[in-house]
Amino acid sequence: MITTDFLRTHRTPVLTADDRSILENAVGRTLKMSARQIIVREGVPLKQCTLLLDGFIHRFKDTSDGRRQILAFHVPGDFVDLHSYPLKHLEHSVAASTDVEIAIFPHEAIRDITAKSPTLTELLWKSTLVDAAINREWLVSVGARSAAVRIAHLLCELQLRLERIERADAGGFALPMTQIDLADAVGLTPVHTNRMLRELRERKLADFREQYVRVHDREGLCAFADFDPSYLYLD
Amino acid sequence: MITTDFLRTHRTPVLTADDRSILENAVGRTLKMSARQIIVREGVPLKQCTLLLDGFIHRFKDTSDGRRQILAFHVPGDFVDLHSYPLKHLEHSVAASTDVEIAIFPHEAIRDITAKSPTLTELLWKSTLVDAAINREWLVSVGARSAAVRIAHLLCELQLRLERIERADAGGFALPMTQIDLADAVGLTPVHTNRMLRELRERKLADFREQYVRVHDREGLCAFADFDPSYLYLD
DNA sequence: CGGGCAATTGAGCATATTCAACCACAGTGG
DNA sequence: CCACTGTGGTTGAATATGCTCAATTGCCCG
Repeated sequence: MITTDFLRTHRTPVLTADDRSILENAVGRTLKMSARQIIVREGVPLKQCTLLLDGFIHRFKDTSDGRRQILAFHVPGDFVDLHSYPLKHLEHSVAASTDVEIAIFPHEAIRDITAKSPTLTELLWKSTLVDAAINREWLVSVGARSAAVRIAHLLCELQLRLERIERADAGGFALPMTQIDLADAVGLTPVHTNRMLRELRERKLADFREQYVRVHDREGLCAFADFDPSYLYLD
Repeated sequence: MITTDFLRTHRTPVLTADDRSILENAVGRTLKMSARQIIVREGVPLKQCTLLLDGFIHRFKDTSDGRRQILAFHVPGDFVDLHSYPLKHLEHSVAASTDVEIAIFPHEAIRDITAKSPTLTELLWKSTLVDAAINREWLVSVGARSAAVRIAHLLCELQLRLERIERADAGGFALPMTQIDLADAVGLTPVHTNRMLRELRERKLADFREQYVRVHDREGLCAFADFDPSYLYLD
């Protein structure tokens, strides 16, 4: 099923068979895109939403002086631009981090869902709000946590989000991005990000090498990161 | 009308008289609270939402090492915790910055709205997403803009948001908070915030004194702040 | 009058940035 | 086949930005 990972990620409310099929039937088509392609461009009117099926996607915004802030990393099961349904266009861009497979949900299909099923409507709404909660947690990280802690926190988050969809095990997970991407996400320079990764390695907490995060001491990492997963609303 | 400022803030979609009255009738009761009172405590199950009618409210989260990150400032017309309807509880707290007047919308009343009016449902959903867009813009500020620019950006945002509800004029606006609050919002220490405010004053852009922001050179301030208001979705 | 809070300033320090160099590796073209 | 090029990772040294600590002022309020 197209929506399997989405339902793994959001375990509540539990859906009836009816609702599950309404959701599944809202899928327009699926397609593949290659790494670094822009999926949604800032400001462009949208008529569809995108569910990520496989690969990684990130959302970002550039400032006038040439810096880039990554706003979100998306894993399979995430709607990457569901907020375009009420908002009609986005104030940031969305791009494929890796080669990806995505499913398209036309806005009309979403409108249909809202007409047919209050439960599904609430679930979709909720998913956009969990996304916002992650935005806020990143704001806390960048605004109030030190460089090393910030990075550790992000690794904890990704580990948990990937576990839900069975893309991680206790030992670690594939993270197909560069230190530059990581740096743009946590608001640091690539050079400093590199040094902080070394610190995490030297503390024997985690190790990011060859697109793979090896978590050596999960409890220690979470403690070091000041990590409290309640913002992910796993329930 | 209770919802006047909310409708001023969100000009689209334009509502029918029917929808306007459905929304207005969803109000349970209004009440006053005094400055610094906690309105919503992190993690507590919620059965109602809060619309701010008068005064200022902020949302915040504390880290384990005692730092506080302010996540949002709310002005009259903002729902401060509408996201509690789909999420059931919040991962952060909400507090009155000043003496405030608020209106309570029971979750049942919101559910009623979603049953009766798709247009209103979408409007409410949209309002939670504009809130999220502001979170993201703050993330860009804290992650990618320098201290002085960050503060200037926040002032530009507040000016615009307050103008929509006729709480600001071209010369400036009342901002009833301390430099400490400002510092916690932009991820700086109060000391450094103070110095950056001095810089804005010396550049003859804006001046924050006695709970009032005087904007001396609005165009210059916006330019200095790298301010693009599209994230507010004013339309 | 005294106590507490906010604003302000100075001095020294810590954290993160910038600039620069170097290595490894993959892809490209001669 | 091998030089050439571009990208990402790594490290060092100098610099800048923002933090900490400390002290002073003004003001409101009990």
